[in-house]
Amino acid sequence: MLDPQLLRTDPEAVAAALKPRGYELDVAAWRELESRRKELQIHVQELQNQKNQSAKSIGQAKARGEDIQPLLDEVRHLGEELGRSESEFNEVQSRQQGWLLEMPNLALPDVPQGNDENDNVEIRKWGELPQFNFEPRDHVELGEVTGMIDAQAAVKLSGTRFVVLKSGLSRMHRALAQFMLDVHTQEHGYMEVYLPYLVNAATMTGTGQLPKFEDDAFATTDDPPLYLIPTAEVPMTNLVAGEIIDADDLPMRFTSQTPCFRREAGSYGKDTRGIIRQHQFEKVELVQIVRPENSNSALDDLTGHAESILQHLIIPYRVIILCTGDMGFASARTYDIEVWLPGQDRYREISSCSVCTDFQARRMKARWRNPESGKPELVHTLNGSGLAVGRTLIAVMENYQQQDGSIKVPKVLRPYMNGQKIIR
RNA sequence: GGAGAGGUGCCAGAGUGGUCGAAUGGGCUCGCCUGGAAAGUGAGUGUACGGUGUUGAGCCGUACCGAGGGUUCGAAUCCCUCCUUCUCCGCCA
Repeated sequence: MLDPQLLRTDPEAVAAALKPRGYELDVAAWRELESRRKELQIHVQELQNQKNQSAKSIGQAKARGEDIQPLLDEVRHLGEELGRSESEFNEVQSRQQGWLLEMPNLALPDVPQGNDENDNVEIRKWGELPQFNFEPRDHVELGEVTGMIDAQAAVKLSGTRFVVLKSGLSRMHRALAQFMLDVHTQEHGYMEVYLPYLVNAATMTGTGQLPKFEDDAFATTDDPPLYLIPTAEVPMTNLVAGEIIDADDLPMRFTSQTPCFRREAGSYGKDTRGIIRQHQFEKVELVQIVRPENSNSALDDLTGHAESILQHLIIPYRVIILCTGDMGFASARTYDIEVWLPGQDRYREISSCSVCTDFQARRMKARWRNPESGKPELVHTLNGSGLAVGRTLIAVMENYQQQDGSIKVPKVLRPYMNGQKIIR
């Protein structure tokens, strides 16, 4: 959520900043709603004050044993008027709140302006592209050749955009997640957490999935419903919702492996081949809660932590910065890590690392006590995939494939696979 | 799922309709005392929002005692619904 104060004092500036993000703010309408709110709030508070005053004098009169009937007559009309004004005020306020909840975060100044992914800018590249003396297969073919990806079974069980992995591939999938968690906890100072996969609406609202993106999430039929997490970012960031954190406890670094559930509404026909885009996938997520002044460097750190996984695995990748039009709702700056897939002869997204400034913190009421002011102030939150396990598995398959379709096991994974060197 | 008991400020814990933002104790902050410290002692110590303002000192007001609704001139206190914690029973990994 944006700072309502800022929207109050300078809506034009907010509108201008929101425009490159593809959000048109109707400044005139906002202004009108805002002045209505102000008017009503003053009125309501004035009536409440009158109510309190007269209630007090009635109490005093009664204590003195006086006749309170005349006083009662005096305030009779107050309740009615107050009720009317209050409900009008609440209505205006909730409209304003609803509006605020659907406005995206402001991009930081250094984010490139643009409309879509074509305007993203490459920052750096790492690794050497693998050379094959045969035509490399993509992961779908490799899965078929080895029989370790069973798409048919998944369709039978659930439908499209699900997968069944078998044998060595399933094991490598597990090994990858374990390996990532170990790196982040042992080398980068993250605390591993185990999290709920079903969360309530408040939690989904805190990180920005609700109310605007309700259609993207799976929900239970309970009343009220619970939502299947689309990423561990949701429960993990909300760990600090409503908290006032000790300055000494910052920064906080959390990591967790969870399944992620996404309806992928609006991506019909996109990535239908293979297991790039699934309704369910595993991800190791990184979350940081930091002091505002540290959030920029924290994003560089966090992105580096995610990159280190691919460096350990020795798989080439590049880092790009997303332009204003391609960024996620809550993000103020996003770096995507794209991994090299020889079977597709291109880079594909494997991680997305974002700093959300105080956008999520304001929604969640996540604060820290700033020793300088002595007051609670909003924290900054960051999140990033470290990494998407399914896509990392694809990257290993395609980069480590051999002519017969078998796949070499990267050295760092072997300890997690009982020393196994090849899966086939 | 059934029965019972709770949810109050940083913590503990009073408060069963009126002057309660809330006693008391602890903690914390600042000061006194001390050579220094302990003990003792004095004062202070929530959040959000609105108004005003010499604009981030202050002053005035509103809301908040798990959440939401209701009764009342007036609710932390009464009623209803929900959430949640604990104990016992059932069930279960």
